[in-house]
Amino acid sequence: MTREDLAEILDEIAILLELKGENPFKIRAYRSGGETVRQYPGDIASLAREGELQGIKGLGDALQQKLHELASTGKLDYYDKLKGEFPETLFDLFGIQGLGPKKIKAVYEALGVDSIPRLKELCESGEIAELSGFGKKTAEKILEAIAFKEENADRFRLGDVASSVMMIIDALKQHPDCLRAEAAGSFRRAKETVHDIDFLVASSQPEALIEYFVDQEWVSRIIAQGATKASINLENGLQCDLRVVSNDEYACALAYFTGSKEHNVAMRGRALERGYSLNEYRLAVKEGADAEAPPVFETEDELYQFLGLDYVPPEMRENTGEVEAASEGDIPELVKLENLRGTFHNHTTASDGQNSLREMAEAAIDLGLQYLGIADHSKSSFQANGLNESRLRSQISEIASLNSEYKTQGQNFRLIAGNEVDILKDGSLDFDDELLDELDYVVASVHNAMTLSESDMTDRIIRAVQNPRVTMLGHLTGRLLLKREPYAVDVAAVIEACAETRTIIELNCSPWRLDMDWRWWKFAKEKGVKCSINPDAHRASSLEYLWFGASIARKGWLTRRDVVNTLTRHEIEAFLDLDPVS
DNA sequence: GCCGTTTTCGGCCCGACTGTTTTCAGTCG
Repeated sequence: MTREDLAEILDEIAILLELKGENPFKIRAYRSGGETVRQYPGDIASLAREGELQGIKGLGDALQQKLHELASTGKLDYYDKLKGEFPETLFDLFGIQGLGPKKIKAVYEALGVDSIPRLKELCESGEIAELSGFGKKTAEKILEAIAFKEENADRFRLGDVASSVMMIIDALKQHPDCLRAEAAGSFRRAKETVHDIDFLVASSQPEALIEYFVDQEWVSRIIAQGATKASINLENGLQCDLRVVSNDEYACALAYFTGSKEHNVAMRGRALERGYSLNEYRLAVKEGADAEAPPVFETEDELYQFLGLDYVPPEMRENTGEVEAASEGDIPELVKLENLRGTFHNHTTASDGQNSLREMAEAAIDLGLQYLGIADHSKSSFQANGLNESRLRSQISEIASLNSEYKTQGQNFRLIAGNEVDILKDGSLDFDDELLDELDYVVASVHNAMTLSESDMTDRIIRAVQNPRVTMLGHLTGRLLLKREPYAVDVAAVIEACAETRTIIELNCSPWRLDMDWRWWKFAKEKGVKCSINPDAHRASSLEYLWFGASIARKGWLTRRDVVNTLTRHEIEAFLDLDPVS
């Protein structure tokens, strides 16, 4: 039993107790118990096995005993009994927006609904609408949510697949016959969601690689297996395709399998104009064409050069003008992860984060950052334990004293005191101007009343950014990838308003959001709007989301000049007009 | 179920929104 296994079982117990309609505080105890297990700084699995969990805050007698039973025997009687009370497929219903434990319990008990297909049937037949507490509108909303889920059923968030991709690449590279290996496809292009992962390997022994690939322990199903390609599913259903080519074919194959399809069409057109045909293996002289024989390309770069193009970074290959730009030498020097010197919009235990101010600062220092902006929630975000005026003021002074400490130690690091201030329904802000003036910077975000009409929502956000104290606009559309659609808002109008008021727009790089969408950044850049790449970290480890942020910024054609958190600490101090640390 | 403790049980995170109701329950953030 690993730490994560233990935590997941506590989480599942919480869900089961919700279904049973148990005391909400008991449910919360299991949930926070799961979180405690995840966060514990030490080998908690061993401690549980040895029965040495005393004194850990959040784990009382009952949870200690259960964790001990789990870790030492691999089973938990209490959990097995609870689980036996409900069919397995019932849990799928929790993935439907608008359905919570009470409604799920109601449809299960009254109508025996235990799966999404059955629920859909009864919504369509009208039976759901007749249940007490339900109605026509509810049934319609459930059907909409099911349709949304079905449309996205076989898609995965970039952040959900990244660690599997790294693991598989590492495994492929370990094979003695593997010369080169990379993930291609939409993952390499950094699409916010992906359908499957395409792996490419260069080898003279394709069958050995294929055999090795399908034989790994993380393979749950072999979909297809041939001499040079294979498809498998991981346990979470993610499909992974492997293609093995010769080393000479690798560059063209990598370009081909990276796509996008539309980019490839443009590339083939470019080749044809010059008398060549381009396929997944090579560039060849077109029949009857009078062109010099192309060399073997060692890298993609050489292929692009041969066709008279600058190298196009994979993230840009969406056929949105990159081939033209490459032919005119106008490919921008895209921002890189290592250009980021700091970041804004991070939470601490003061609101709903999992790590203290000091822990967040230390994690940022470990990543080599020179500054970290703190932006806990404001008072209207009750659910997130948002700070009121006095708690915010005491956080500001806590930040000042930590900064003095770093200065004394000679650290090139500074915490920057901000807040993620709620944009209220009418576009006013959750704190008055006097308090906002005491902050180093302000992130303004929408967290409630997300069902306003497009024009009301647009007016609301524009009114907020018109307050000169607002430094940047947080997660512009509020979308949660594969879970919730963006709210209705005129993005172009908001961008124009930000350009006028010189408000930065956040690229929220939590893998759930990746908001503002990469498709808008080129427009924002043209308007002169700056980007801030922010992880919206609720725990220290989430600062690593910056990796996704840099990828999405690149996808939006952004350079380091477009991104404010590429500024050094001294530059950002000047930019935000910060007082020196005393 | 956890915590703090006036060592035995009361408090624990609140409000908006929606759709169902006819005064409120459920979900979400």
